[in-house]
Amino acid sequence: MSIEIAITDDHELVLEGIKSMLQDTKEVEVVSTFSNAKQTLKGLDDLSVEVLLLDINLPDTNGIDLSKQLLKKFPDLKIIALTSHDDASFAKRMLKNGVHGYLLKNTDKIELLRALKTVLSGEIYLQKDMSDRLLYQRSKPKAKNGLNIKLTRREHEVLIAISEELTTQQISEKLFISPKTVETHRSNIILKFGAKNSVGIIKMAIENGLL
Amino acid sequence: MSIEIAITDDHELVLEGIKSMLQDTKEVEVVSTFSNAKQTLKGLDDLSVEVLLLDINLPDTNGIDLSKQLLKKFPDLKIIALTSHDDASFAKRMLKNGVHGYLLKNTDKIELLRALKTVLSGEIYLQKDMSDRLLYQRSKPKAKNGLNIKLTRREHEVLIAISEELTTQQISEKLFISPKTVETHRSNIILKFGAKNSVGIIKMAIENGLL
DNA sequence: TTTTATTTCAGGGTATACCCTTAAAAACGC
DNA sequence: GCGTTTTTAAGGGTATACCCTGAAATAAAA
Repeated sequence: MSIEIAITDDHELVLEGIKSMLQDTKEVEVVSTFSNAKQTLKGLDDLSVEVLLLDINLPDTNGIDLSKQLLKKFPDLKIIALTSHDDASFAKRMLKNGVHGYLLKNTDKIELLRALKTVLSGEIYLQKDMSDRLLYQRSKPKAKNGLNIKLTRREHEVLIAISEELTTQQISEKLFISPKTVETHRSNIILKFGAKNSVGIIKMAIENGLL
Repeated sequence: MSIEIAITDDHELVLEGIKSMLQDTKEVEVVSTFSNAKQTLKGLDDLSVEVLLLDINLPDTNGIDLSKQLLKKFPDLKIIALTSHDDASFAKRMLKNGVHGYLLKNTDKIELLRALKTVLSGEIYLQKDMSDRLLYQRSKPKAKNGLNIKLTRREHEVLIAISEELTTQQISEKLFISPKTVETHRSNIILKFGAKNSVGIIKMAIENGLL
């Protein structure tokens, strides 16, 4: 009896790559592949998939929302997030949302199998260096000044609003706070990111998968 | 005698996917794979590779610069750009820089083989819908107001400078023009992109591979 | 050569972003 | 309960971004 898994990725090559990695392994069987969020939500209904390898950067949604929906619909499903960017803080957010594993796309066969077995046993799987970084509580020195970049909940909301091209005034109305408070948050984000202005923090946010 | 190709991609899965697609084809042989720009430049020296499948989003450089360098060093090499984003204007820039083909990562085996044969015959290969869009001279309606997003040389320079978090004053000094001129350019970029401010144009620029 | 697009720059604005400091609630962690 | 972090917000600025109009000098394309 082999493990039945499915893969969601919008790149045919990645699907092909994983299938290729697993084809001569009897322990795992890829029963279905999807290329977007909608397909995945619908397609898993008729299958008895145990693990889903889920690409985070899908065209029609973001990984966090989709994994939330999936876990609500299929509580027993194990999800391993597949991604390109090895950002500890992003991984953390995914794990907080119930995802069972976080795997970089430059993984190899051995690691892939280990990840599958780990999540099936009910444990959380993290790549070696990623778990280290989570433990040491320090993400890669991405900020220019080497400072920790850990945004608070409110700062993150302001960041999102800035990325929506809203003005200070509009953000204050959206979040029901004073414009002065918005300015404080923005200044703090700029400080944390080592940026010079809003353009800088948007670049950082996109690079680090925060948007 | 089969076609000897190499692949550069920082994702093991993609490498594996392409190799898998080509393994039962005698016409093509993958003689080497690389995961970054430096490796590629060095590694191709000792090989007689005819075609390189090159990922555009490498960690240590951008695709345009690398393909320029490669073509300078290996004038007979055929390069097929591999990418995730199907942007006509970006493809156009790549082709202008001497790249021989532009292939999305959600390609399949048949198309991959066709692309390889096409570039080897000295022709340019473009995916079906991409060539259509280039012909019709209209890129996907990505700007919010549906306008064409084609920046002039100078506008592009200003855009880069804005993305470097420079102020109007600093940009004017960098480009040896009046601050007023910089403002004009920025306004025009905002207009063309349908953005509301600099944050908006940076987002657009990143999404469209202009940065 | 004549049209068309690009680059340049100005006056004269208003709105917005950003800086520095200070500080009081509120929520969180232990 | 007590230290810590977060969230809130103020005063009082200066610098910068962005808007509108108009226009001349180049450069490129037809």
